Amino acid sequence: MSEDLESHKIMTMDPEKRDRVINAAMNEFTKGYKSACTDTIVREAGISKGLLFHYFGTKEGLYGFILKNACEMIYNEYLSLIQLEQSDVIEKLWQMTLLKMDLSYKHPALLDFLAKAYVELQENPNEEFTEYFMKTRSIAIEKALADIDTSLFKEGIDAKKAANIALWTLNGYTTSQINANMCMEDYKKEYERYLEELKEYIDILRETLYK
Amino acid sequence: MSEDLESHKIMTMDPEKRDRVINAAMNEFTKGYKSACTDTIVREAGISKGLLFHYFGTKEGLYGFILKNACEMIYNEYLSLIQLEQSDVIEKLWQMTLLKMDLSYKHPALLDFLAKAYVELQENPNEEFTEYFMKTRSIAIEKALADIDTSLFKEGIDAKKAANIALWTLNGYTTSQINANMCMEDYKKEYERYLEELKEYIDILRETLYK
Amino acid sequence: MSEDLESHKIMTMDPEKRDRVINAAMNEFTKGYKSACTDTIVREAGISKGLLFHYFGTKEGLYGFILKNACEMIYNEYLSLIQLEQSDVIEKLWQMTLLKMDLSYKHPALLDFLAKAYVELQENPNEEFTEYFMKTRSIAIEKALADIDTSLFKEGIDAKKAANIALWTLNGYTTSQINANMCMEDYKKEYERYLEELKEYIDILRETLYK
Amino acid sequence: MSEDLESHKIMTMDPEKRDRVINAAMNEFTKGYKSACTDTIVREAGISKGLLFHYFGTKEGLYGFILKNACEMIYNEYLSLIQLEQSDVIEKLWQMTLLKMDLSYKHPALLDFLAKAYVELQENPNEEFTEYFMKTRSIAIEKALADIDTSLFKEGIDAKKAANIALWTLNGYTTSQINANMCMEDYKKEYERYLEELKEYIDILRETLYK
DNA sequence: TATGAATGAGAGTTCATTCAT
DNA sequence: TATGAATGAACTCTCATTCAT
Repeated sequence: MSEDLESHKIMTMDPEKRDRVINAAMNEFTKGYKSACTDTIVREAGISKGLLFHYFGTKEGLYGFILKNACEMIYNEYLSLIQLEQSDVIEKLWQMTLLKMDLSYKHPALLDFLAKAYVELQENPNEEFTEYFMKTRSIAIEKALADIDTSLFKEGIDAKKAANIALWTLNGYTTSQINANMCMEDYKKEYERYLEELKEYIDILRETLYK
Repeated sequence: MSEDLESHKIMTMDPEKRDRVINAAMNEFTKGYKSACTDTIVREAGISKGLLFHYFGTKEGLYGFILKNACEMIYNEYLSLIQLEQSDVIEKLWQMTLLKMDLSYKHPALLDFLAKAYVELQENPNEEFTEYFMKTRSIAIEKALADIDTSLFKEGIDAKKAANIALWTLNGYTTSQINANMCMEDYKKEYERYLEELKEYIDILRETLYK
Repeated sequence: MSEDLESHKIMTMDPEKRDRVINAAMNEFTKGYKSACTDTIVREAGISKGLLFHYFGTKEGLYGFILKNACEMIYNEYLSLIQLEQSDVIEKLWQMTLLKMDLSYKHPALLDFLAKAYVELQENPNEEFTEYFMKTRSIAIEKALADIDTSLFKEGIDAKKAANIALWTLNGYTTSQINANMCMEDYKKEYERYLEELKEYIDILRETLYK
Repeated sequence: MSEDLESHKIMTMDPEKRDRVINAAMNEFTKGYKSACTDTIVREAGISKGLLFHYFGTKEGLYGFILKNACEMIYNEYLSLIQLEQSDVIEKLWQMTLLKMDLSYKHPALLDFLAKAYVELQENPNEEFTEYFMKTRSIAIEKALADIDTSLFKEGIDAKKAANIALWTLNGYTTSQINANMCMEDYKKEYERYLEELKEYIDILRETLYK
């Protein structure tokens, strides 16, 4: 999954500088591809315009790299950490949510960038990027719903559907909270309350969907 | 809620042509404000560049009109049709989902446009537009969760949270389907299967959350 | 000097409306040819865009008509009133100044328009307009300096030069006053003081240049 | 009076190229702000459109710079050279006229540009530009009429008015000549005759106004 | 005559991309 | 590698002019 990136010209760049470029670019691309401005990126990264294009060729090339890199990050710092052997799907989703919150905290722009990229790739399909992106995305769902213990669910309930309900509920809650507290500071302060409420949803899901 | 629009210069335009402009613009703005190109809009609408700017003054003026118009449409063709008196919240959400599917069918770009507008207004606040937009948006949730019969839910379950689970489940399913079938043709063919599966989710929700 | 104008299409227009067009156009063209906007002219004149172009063909055609008409006005209401037989050149210049002030009062935009036209014709020569314009302009000077009684001047002073000094002094004073009081209201209030001071300059000129 | 200009982005441009831009722009703006076309400016200056806007941001920004620069030039190459201590006002005006002719020769568009700017700022006031402009303009008159030796004038003549007569006469002659010879080549050839005639006017003024 | 909606060439402005240094 | 001045195609917006009614 990573040859592409490892062999990229930019890997010869000073790592500290490279990180500045990647962060600046990911932040800026969170605005959307068209709205992102390469001037802002080089300013934030503290490099020259020429250097950016020396390494990435075009804006699209930069976007592709940032997208692949984001997929890579989400794989390394999220997907690979999911416990496949956990067969209690609600427990697994709970743990995935915690991992995601961690990820959000460490890389504030990452999930927003990927969400935006997802929407834009639907509108402006680019085969190469889309493929890369989708591969990563579908893994998350697959992992969540793989090898689940269907015997935990109440009789007569389709386990796959029940698992989806749990998935969408957790996503729904997370999304609704992000919308409500846009500021990072608030987010940190509210973290405790947030976790607690999330837990209450987990409890309801367990109570209603499980035996 | 509508004087603003009724008194807009464009209301003097031939209705059939006006619709072409509104549709072309809404479609194009679904790409996002920056990415949308007025050349494309006038080409799709079959009018000249000058005429577009004669009626809307600036690209932003056009965007504002399209946004208000979309809010108006969603109010007239969705929000105002929600049965407030329905106290069975799952039933109400089911009906809302049907109404939304209808809306999606009649105005394929409308919901996408508004979703994009929502994201962009958070990033690029414009007081006038935001206010207009939010007024409409919050009504939907309020209507869904207003005056619900909490006695229908199982003992010991927070009714508000349970209603949210139902809401997010229906949204989650809808979103997952839209993602899967991007093409309108497929959508129409799959409509029956889609409704049926949705009904199955409704049944699970009823079974698990209600007494 | 007037066949051109008398035979112009616009002469078939209702005179009251025609005057509105001419005034509106002259006012607007005082801004300069490029800055003048035909939309403003038709709005001020209370006619439609189509009608304006029906009568004048192009903006340039309108400009040409307005210019010729202004020349005509200045001839009829100023140049033709100059007393050729007055051989006391200072007296003649004094009377010309009075006539000019009258003209300014009756047609506030006329002199400004012609001054602007003069500058613009130098930059953007248009043979037809320039010829028309210059013919009128040079007449004023010629008339002022024609048949003057050189015996009135002190010995040893070139009469032509002395007359020029008088001419430029009166023009200089008038111009300096216009710059200082831009507003028409002030102009009217200050009229008395203005005339008196002008008279003082006349007295100095007489005292110093005449025997 | 000059920090504004010294710190302008354009000061980082190659001086030779900068001069081409300034000259091209001043020439073009002599037509008036609206009529001036940035395409012409970049063509004449031999630079690209993008570069012009990189340095000046907007057409108005360019105009402002050119205006301030012109004020600066007229200060450095004209106003600062006027001999304040010269109390013979006619002598002072004569020297000022010579300085002005020099200035006209070195920077043929400068005085025309400023004259046009003066008219346009009255019509379209822009506080920042106007202030800058007026500061420079009023200095010229003040300098001319400051500390003059009134004892030189004939008894019974208001010295201030007499000085104005001299000022307007010299301006009047200069203006009439500029009107007559629009072409630079002619101007050079006629320079001698021009100076001589001007001197004759000076002599008349001295003879008639002074004791 | 009279209208004003409609047109499109032209002007100002932005920004990804190049290239001499 | 690294720079940032320079480019020009693409985009938004304006306004003289036309034409169906």
